[in-house]
Amino acid sequence: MTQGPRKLINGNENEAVWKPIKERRHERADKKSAVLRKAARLFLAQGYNRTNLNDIAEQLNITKPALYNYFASKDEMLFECFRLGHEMILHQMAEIAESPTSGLEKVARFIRAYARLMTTDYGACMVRLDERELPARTLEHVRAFKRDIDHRLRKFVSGGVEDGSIIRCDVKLTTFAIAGSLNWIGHWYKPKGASPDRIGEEFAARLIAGLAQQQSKPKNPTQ
Amino acid sequence: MTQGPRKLINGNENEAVWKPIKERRHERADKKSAVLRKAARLFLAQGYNRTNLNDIAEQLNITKPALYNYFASKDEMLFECFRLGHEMILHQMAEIAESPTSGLEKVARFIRAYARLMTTDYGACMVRLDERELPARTLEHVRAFKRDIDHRLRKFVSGGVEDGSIIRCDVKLTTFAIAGSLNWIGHWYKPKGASPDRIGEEFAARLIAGLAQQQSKPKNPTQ
Amino acid sequence: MTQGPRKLINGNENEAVWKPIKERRHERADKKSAVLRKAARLFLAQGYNRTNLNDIAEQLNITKPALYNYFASKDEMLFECFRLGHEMILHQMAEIAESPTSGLEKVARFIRAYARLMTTDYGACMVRLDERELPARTLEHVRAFKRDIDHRLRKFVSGGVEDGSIIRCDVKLTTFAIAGSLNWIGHWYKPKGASPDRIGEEFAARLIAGLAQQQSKPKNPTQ
Amino acid sequence: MTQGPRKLINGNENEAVWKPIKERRHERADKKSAVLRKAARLFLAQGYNRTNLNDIAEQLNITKPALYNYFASKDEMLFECFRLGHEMILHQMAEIAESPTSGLEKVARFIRAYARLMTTDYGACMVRLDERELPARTLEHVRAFKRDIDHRLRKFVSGGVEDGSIIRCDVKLTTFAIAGSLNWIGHWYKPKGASPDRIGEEFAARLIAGLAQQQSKPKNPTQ
DNA sequence: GATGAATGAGCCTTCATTCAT
DNA sequence: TATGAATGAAGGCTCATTCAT
Repeated sequence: MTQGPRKLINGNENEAVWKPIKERRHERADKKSAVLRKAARLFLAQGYNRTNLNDIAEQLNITKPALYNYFASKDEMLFECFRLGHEMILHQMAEIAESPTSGLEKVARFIRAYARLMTTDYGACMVRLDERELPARTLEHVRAFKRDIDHRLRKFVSGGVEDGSIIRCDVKLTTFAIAGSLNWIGHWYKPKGASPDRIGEEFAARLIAGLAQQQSKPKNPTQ
Repeated sequence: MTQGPRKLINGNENEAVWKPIKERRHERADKKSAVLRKAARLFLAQGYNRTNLNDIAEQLNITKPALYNYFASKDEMLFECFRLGHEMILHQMAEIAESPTSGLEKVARFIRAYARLMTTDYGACMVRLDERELPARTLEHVRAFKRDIDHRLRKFVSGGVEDGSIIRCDVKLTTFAIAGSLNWIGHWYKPKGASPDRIGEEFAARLIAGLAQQQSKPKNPTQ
Repeated sequence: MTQGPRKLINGNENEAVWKPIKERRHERADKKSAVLRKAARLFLAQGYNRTNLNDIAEQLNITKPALYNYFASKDEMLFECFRLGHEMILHQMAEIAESPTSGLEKVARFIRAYARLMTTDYGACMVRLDERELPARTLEHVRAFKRDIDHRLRKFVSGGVEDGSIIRCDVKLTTFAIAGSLNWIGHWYKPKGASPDRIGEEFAARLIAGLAQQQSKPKNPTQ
Repeated sequence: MTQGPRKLINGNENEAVWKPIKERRHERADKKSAVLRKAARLFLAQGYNRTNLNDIAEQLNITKPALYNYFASKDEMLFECFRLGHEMILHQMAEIAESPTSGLEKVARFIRAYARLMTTDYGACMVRLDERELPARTLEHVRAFKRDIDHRLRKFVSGGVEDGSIIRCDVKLTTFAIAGSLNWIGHWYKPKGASPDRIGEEFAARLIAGLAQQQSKPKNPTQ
């Protein structure tokens, strides 16, 4: 609170003006991250509505209004969860898209990557939290995030159909089938069960089987 | 409400003394159903929390406290949504379980049936509403509902592994993969898109492909 | 609130850094007391049910939810009224119990003390508010408070019977007779009538007369 | 309401007009009494506020709106409880007032009579229910009832002081002391404890002792 | 940056009472 | 007379957010 005076007493003026500012920026970013992660975990554990700002603040050993130093509102925290989740997924999908492989292989890689993401906090937030809690403006952003992911996955699939690695199928429904399997991971995954990689492999095996062209289908299409 | 005409058509004036009582019972049951269906739809459309009793009452042209003639509390409505959803699913699964078919075929039938259910109000409620809104007592019931469904599906799968119609696989993960695909339908289904039956067929085709033993696998495993 | 002036008078500007914290604590305790006293008075004046939190808040120039900074619920306020009343009574009875006097004298002292307490807010709360408004948990506490007081008074009476200062009588009924007279004060007392001390003397005189052994009974035992 | 027609159709005109009317009047009065007694007991057992009309109706095997055939409102029931209580007390006091006895004896008789009344439903209602639940109009009536009783008792006491049977004392406080003891009975009396008569005797003995002039005071002043 | 205190808005629920039948 | 259904009014409580310090 009245740290100013104390700093004058204890501090070294040079450090007080320069270093701390950088440090503070780091500290500030770290704290913001800590707040968000705590929020994300509580949102997942209890639901967004049943998590109040006091819950979050208490677990961070600060008080409710202190949260407003880092986020302008509760729904901004929620939006950030979605944004980070989307960012992670997007990053993986972009990488896969650029790889010079068949559509089937892209889908397989996506499954493995996305399965792993579903076992992370922000990944799970993307599929378990309800964007309708957001105000109109940010709501639209999140919906765009989700459409974006969906479209990209559809592109993998339709690319596979075109390059012959994937059977002719209803791209939209197929995409939904894959996405549903994967999203569900966010609901049931628990650290003490099967490992994220294990889950990714198994899901890739199961889901790819229904897509691969017979002739090109190895016994285990994910190897 | 518009019973008058119907009474004139069907009714016998002599029965007038008795019938009203029966009719009232029907009316009451009908009204309760109407309340619940409206509640379910609003819960799905806006989320449970963002739906207040006024919303429900207004759309029914009654006032908020009138709802308490039919349900003791808001969360009782929510529980009933889950209960009806579970009831429908259970009914289908029981029928499938009794059929003298291979495990693979049971899974295929389940996929078609469950896909259809996901396109109904109470079916979607089962997977889209959050049971954690419920008080402890009924929360446990709903969790038991969900475990029950999960166990039954696992039995279909493990039965198929045992009878040789399904490849050796991680039963738990496989069940999750199937359930996830299907549950997701409740989130994206819209009446103007693909028909429930169409969805069921496509999903059966895709999901079964990864399970069927090669030799026994026809081109379209669900025929 | 009007601490400003007082601070100017009493305070030392140097202490300003520390004192506010202490002062705030005091303020907080003071405010809590003020809330409770206002609540107690309204409960007495209008009855617990007919007093709503708005009534209390308005008279304190705050808003209804601000009350929740000090009490977790309306019934917690009620319980505190009972608790403080009990505390005051208990304190007096404990002191009397320790005094090296006859049972009769203890009863006489109790009458005077209790009569005075009945003319205070929390004292009157003990006998005029209905503990059945409380939830099960705290209800039992209050009933224990009341049983406690009753038992202690019975002990004074039975002690007097044993030490010969009080005639043989039905201890239970006698205790009820005394307690009833005294409790009733809480219902009729008004500041502009007889003074608390006056009431205590008169009641002691009247009530003791029926208890004292003849030989030891002065004409007016309270003079 | 629109029974007229049906009566014309089904009824026998003679019976319908004469006998049933008397019978119905009796029935009606009986039912009204039953309603009131049930209400009184619930008011005492749970408090007026916590007793809702459903509670009363249920215990009578009728429905809530049926109560409105007998009483215009809930507070009319409450008022009737007070009125009956007052009536009973008044009746006894009037009888005592007319008896050619000393003031002391009148007080003694009053104590015995009132103690008994406190063990009855409507007697207890007089002292345990809160007249402030009533609307302004009837509230004033009940307050008048209570003042009336108070005045009459004061008259007994002051009469006794004048006729020399009672010591000089503060008539008002003395009356309060007696009334308080007696009213309290309504709060603690239970059928399985001391009998009403027993209580009356004991209370008369205790309370009279402090009033009787020494010379005229027999060992047991109430004989 | 951080805090204690306060607020406004909103929501579920209760209940006496009314009304058509 | 009696009932099922509905209503208006009110009350306790929660919580994100603001503000002075």
